[in-house]
Parts: sequence; structure tokens; C-alpha cells
Amino acid sequence: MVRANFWPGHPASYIVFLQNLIAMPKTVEEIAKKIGVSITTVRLVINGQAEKYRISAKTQKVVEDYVAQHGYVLNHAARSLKLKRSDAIGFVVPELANAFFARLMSELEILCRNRGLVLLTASTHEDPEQENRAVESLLSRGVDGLVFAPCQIPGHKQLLNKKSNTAVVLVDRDYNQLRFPTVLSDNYHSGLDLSRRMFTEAKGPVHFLCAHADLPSIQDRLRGFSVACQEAGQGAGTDLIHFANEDNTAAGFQMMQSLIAHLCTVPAAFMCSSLLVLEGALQQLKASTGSIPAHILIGTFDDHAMLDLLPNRVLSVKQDEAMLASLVFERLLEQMGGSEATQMRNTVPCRLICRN
Amino acid sequence: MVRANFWPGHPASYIVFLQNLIAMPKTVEEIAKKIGVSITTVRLVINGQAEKYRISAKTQKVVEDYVAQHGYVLNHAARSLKLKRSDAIGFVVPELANAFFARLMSELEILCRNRGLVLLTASTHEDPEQENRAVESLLSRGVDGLVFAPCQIPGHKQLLNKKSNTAVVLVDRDYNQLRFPTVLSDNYHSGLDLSRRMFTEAKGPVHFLCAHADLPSIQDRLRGFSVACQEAGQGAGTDLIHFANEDNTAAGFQMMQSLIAHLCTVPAAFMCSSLLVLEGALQQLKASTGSIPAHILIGTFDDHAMLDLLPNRVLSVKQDEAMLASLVFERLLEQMGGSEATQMRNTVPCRLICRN
DNA sequence: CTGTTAGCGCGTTCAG
DNA sequence: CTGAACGCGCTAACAG
Repeated sequence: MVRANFWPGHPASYIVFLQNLIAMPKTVEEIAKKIGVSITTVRLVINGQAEKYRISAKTQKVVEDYVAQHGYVLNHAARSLKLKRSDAIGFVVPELANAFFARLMSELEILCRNRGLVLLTASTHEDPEQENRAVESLLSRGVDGLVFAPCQIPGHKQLLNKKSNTAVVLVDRDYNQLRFPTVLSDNYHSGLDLSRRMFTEAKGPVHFLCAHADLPSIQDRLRGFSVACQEAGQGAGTDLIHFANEDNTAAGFQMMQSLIAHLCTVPAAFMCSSLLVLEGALQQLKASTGSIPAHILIGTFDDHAMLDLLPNRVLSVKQDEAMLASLVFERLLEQMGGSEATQMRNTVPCRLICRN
Repeated sequence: MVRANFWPGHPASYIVFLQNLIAMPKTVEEIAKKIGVSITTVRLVINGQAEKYRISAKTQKVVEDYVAQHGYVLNHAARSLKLKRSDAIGFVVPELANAFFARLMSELEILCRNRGLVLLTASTHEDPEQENRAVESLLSRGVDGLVFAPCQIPGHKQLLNKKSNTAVVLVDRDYNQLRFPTVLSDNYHSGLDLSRRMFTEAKGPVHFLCAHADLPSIQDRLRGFSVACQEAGQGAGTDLIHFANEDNTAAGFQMMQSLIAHLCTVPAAFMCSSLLVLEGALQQLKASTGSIPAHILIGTFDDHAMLDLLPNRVLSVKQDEAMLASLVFERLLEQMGGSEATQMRNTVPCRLICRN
């Protein structure tokens, strides 16, 4: 206490100074030896089973006091080795910086933490090679469960091994495999609903700027669009759909450019397969006409609060990350409990958001 | 092979069917026993040290073939236990769904993966209690390094223990402690630059809607603002700053509301401490006047591509997540290599982005 | 009520 | 070139 003013103006330094004096034991054996009881005894009180085995109150107190003073950090590696269980869940997605996956992870992390599980995260950048390595890496770390959004048909040796007791749940992308439960948004119906509404409000053609059409989720959205096209008397809509391989701003920019060139004017209504494509398309509009014409009807998959910034009528499809996460977690727990997944496919409805 | 058409139309199912037949060994001992050599021999070829110990070419091939056929998954728990090293890095932030932290994590994950490290992630929701638990949990999992953005003055027993050989790096929030290297954006100068530019362009008062002013990073931005105020002849600017406790949309909405009430009109120029606050402020403008007046000069900390959607002149401050991640990683590796951190504070410049 | 012991699978060391 | 033995810290089963 003499040095409480050790470093005035830096409140933390005092704490540092005090805490450094205390050595922290790292094994139960060390504690047992120090206070002269057996390992088991220490373990029982640390694990809260003192009552159950009727450890004497004073022994209990001795141990508790010691731990309170010196602290104790369980060695999870040793625990895992013994129990063949890591209390960890792997989470593998194409891109962690993608808002949808970030939100999904955030929700999932809360559920995991409440059950004493931690999340191991990896992103694949849509590269099957990196995906394989990530899955293998997490598996060798003995994760009890693996949640992932595959960028290829899932066929990893390790996963497919019957002996593997790792729970697996796929999210967001349904490659139509039969082995693992899959949780995803109802892309077909959200595509249908959005498209219908677009056609109704547009009273004319609606162009669809669509990137990454090989993804199952996008395919479903496209099917919805096609059906709405026919309902609106626009045929199969094949001349309304514009494709790009990459899902990024440049693709949206490019697609809008050729669309404008083709129409010789800006489209009265268009929708995009993702926010990135929308961004690019809007940049192109701004570049071509000096501003984003406020009369254009805009539709997009995925929602973002910043869409508020547009004066336009905007229809967007919002996925329910909390619900997705919660279903993922259910399927996970089922399998970790030893049973089979009760459902092989969970489909979560989306919400259609209308602005202005 | 008879059942190659097992389930036509579902390409993955065939793979599943085949792979299930193969059992995967889980220990080197198992492999050794199966092919009749010693554990050491198997280990040496698996670890690529066959040449070094001159294992006979044919033994080598036998092992390699066996592994190629059956696969092998290293048990990381056992490895960790033995080596007292987990090859894992903990990452603790207030909110994973926050775009800045998501990008930071994404960058960091790439660096980690290249070195065979995995990321364990947790978010605290700005709650010191959850933060403590998260840190403790990761520590007991034996992470080799811990990266975190504290929501309180860092004073965790375990961290502060001299014996602890966990590398620690703080990010984004500098509580001015002396113990751990800290990497953060140059909030003072970016605040100063943004504010100066705002005053220059506004040619009049600039209002600052500021949430969570107790955070060190916000304090630094505020200092920058104050200096710019004085330079612009607006005094200390105390009547230009508007505070809120929570960093969210509601706070921005609220602050803009009272600002409009006070001015009896919309402000000609304002800036926000975060995108969330900006969103709220813009919503209020829209609610009050029916649209976002295009003449208003807008400034904000943090950047987002969607700011493009505004027709307004917008100045925003973009943090350099890649550089932050790379510096964090450097400080991490230094400590993991056993040396002391060479720098206790790294400050990364921000970029001022001007739109329209 | 408390103490002892045997592995979990890997890396290391030393002896052939 | 290959094999054997030990121990990392923890849990579970059993012995007092």
C-alpha cells in the first residue's frame, strides 16, 4: 500500500504492481501438495462436488481459500485429451467480414458461451482448398461440432467417416447432400415474394443483376424470380436476368453499365442478388447520370440499415440470423448428445422490408 | 461401384457411400501396429523427418501409402499438453457483428492461418463481467496469444501474472495501462483532420453527435475536435458537442432531435462518432423533414461503402484494419518468441474519405 | 471422507 | 535406421 501512488495518473499500474506478487498454481497437484491434501480432495471441491462426497467443511475451506488467493486455471488440453471432448465448436464460412456471417457468428457465439463452448473460426474466401484445410485443422483440434457454409459439395474424408463423432451442421448453402443437417433461409420464397412485389410496383420489366449464380442459395432466388416473371406475363424472364461470376462491387458496376447501354437509359426497376452488387450498380448509376435517380425502384437481397439513406423506394430481404443460429445450435446439440439429427433441413423465412 | 447410381441427381451421395467404408486411424500407434513398424518410424515420416533419420525408402512408402489411403488426424490436445503450446490465439472484442471488428478479425485470421494458428473468438457486448469470463475461458484453453479490445481497464489476475507466458496485445482501446502493447488507430489526428476539414467546408458551426464518450478512442477524437474548434474560432466547442451514453441508432436519433429542436432548423453541418449514431441522426432528419436535405455537410467516424448512397458531401474516417491486424500480429509473435514487445504503442493513421 | 493409480496421444530421449 | 519408455495434467475407478 505504500506505493498506491506508484504512478499517479495511470490508475492501472497500481493493480499491476500488486497482482504481480502472487504466483498462480497451474495444476491441482500443485495445490494439493501445497496445502497437504490429496489431488482428489482438491478436485472435488474445485468441481463443486464437495457436498456430494462429504468433504469436511474445514478441508473445503482450506482449498477454497487457497484458490481464492492464488487462483487456478484448468488445463483444457489435458481435460480434452482425457475426455475426448474439447467443448469447442468450429465455424467455417466464406468470409468473416461479410455482415451476414458476422451476425450469424455473433448469435451463435452467445448460444455457445451459455453452454461453456468456445468458437473456433476460420474463413475460406470461397476457396475449396482453403476450406479443406480449415476443416481438417479444426477437426484435428477435436472440435465437438462443426458449423459451416461450404463453398463446394461437402465431401471431406474426415467428415464423412462414420466413426467421426463430430457433429456437423451446414448453413446458408444447400448443396443437396444427404449426410448433414442443413439450416438455411427460405431463398425460394423470399425470391418469389420480393420479385412479385417488384413486378407489382414496377408495372413493367424488372431487371435482376445476379452474381454467383452457381450457389444453391442464388439458384433458389432465381427460381423465385422466374416464377414471378411468368406470373407478371414477362415469360421466363431470361432476358431480364444479368449474370456475373464474382459477387462484388465491380460485378454490379459492370452489369449496370451493360444494362444501361442496352436500354439506352436507366432501368425503371431493378434488383440485386447481394448488397455488394447493389453498391456497384448504384455507383454506376451515379457515374452515368451524376446521381441516383430517385424514381428508380430498387430491390435487393440482404438488408442493411444504410439503405435508409436512399430516397428511393427500396425493397429488401432480411435473413433472420438469430433464428438460423438457434436452429444450427439445436441440430448441433442433438448430435453431440449422441442422437441423430431430427431434421435434415431447416428453412427459415425471411422478412421483406419496404422503405419509403 | 455397383451402386454408383445409388441416388441419381444427388452427386454428393455417391461420394458419401464410398468414403464411409474407410476407417480412419486416430493415433500413430494404431498406424504403427497395423503396418508392423514402430511408433517412432511412423512419426518420423509423418512429420517429414524421414530423410533426416534415413528411414528406408520402402518403409517410408508403406507409411505414406497407408496414410494416403486411410488418412490420419493429429490429436492437437495431446500435442498441446505435451508441448505446452496450443497454436491458438484468442480474440476478444465487444461485438463481433460490428463491421470494424469483423474486418479486423478477418485480416488477423489470415495472418494466423499462415502460421498454423487458429483463432478462438468471443465477444463481450461491452460487459466487463463477460469480458472477464471470456479471458479466463480462453486462458484456460491455453491460447498462446490473446488479442483483445477491452471494455474496462485491463486488470485480470491471470493476465497480469508474471508467470503467464501468454502473449497479450490490446487493440482499438487504449486505457493507458503500462503492461501490454497496444495497437490502435490515430484517433486524435483523424479527429483533428476530419474536424478541420468540416469547419473549413462548413464555414460555420459543426455539431458533433458523440456517443460513448468514456471510451479512450472517443476521447481522443473529441480532443481533435476541440482543437479544430479553437482553430476555427469556435471556442472550445463545448456547446457544439452532444453526448449520449449508448452507441446505437436510438442515441443518434435522440441527439439529432434535440439538436433540431434547439436550432429550430436542421444543422448545416454535423459529424458523428460512429456509423450507428449517423444512421440514427439521418433517420431523424428524414422523420423531421421528410428527406435528408442534400445540402447538409456530413462527417463521420468509420467508413462504409453505403455512404455512397447519399447525395450529400460526406467526409468519413476509415481505419486501416489490415495494418492494425498486421501490427497486432507482429507484437504477438514477438512475445510468443519469448522476447519483450519492441513497442508498447502502435498508432496507425486513418484515411479521410471525401464523397461528392 | 480421502488417497492412489492408470491411462488419454503425443513428443523427446536414449538405447540399441 | 528402429524401438521403448517416460511424462505433460486431468479424469475416473477403485481402494482404503
